Amino acid sequence: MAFSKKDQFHPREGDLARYAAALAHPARIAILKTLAQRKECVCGEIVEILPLAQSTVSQHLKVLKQAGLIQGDVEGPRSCYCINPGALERLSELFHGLLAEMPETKGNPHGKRKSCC
Amino acid sequence: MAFSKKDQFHPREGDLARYAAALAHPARIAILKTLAQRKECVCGEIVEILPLAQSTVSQHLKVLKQAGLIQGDVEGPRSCYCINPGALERLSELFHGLLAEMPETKGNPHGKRKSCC
DNA sequence: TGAATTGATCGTATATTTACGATAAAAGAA
DNA sequence: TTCTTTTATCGTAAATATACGATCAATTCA
Repeated sequence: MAFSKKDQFHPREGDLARYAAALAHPARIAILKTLAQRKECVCGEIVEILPLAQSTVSQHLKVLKQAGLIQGDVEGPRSCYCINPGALERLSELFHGLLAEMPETKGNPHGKRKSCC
Repeated sequence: MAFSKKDQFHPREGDLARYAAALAHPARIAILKTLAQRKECVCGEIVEILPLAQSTVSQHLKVLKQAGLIQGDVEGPRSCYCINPGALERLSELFHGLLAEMPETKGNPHGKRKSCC
């Protein structure tokens, strides 16, 4: 891949794709759920919950932070993370914008169409 | 990465992560929108719209198909793709399940918190 | 039949992601 | 000050993703 072409699309598609990439690993979804559940949101707690090494968890936290979905504060020797509700709202907005363009599904719930054309 | 640990999480998190991975490239979002807009859904049309080579578009279509978000039928010499509404519904369900666990955002719209803890 | 069209797949190059251990940096405790 | 705790970062290895041209297989057209 000489160079990426991700910039050559509409900004909304790029933004949604970036959020989607941040959610594209179950560990990061688990981190978001953990941050939502707990008031305490210290990195070490997440490390205990997930089946991953500390450095790997730190890397996932960085991905979520760079996507804007979480933010982190230094609290003495430890780092305290929390969800950024504004980003989730923006993500929700982008996702619903996509869904709104999709075909109705009421007539064929949970099933695939027989054919396309 | 000696081996992936994606399987060591809850199935719902794995499923949502897989859908998110399929949406994690703006080209694939553009493809979904195109399929939604047009009745005709032939591969060649998508190639004309996107700034990508035919083989690359075919690769993206394969990713979307393997994620279940689209399906494809052979139509003579061409391939006709369409959206799979059932998968979109499942994705929507999983995403809303995640959102439902997230903190309320009404009090702080579009803004970041001052701090976490 | 032979030529053209269509799209999947192969091969390849490069970039990014995932995972870990080791280490460094910062702050608190002794 | 020194030791401990905590977490980010570095280095590394392997896997996966992205992009392209070339080619192959299937079908249609002449």
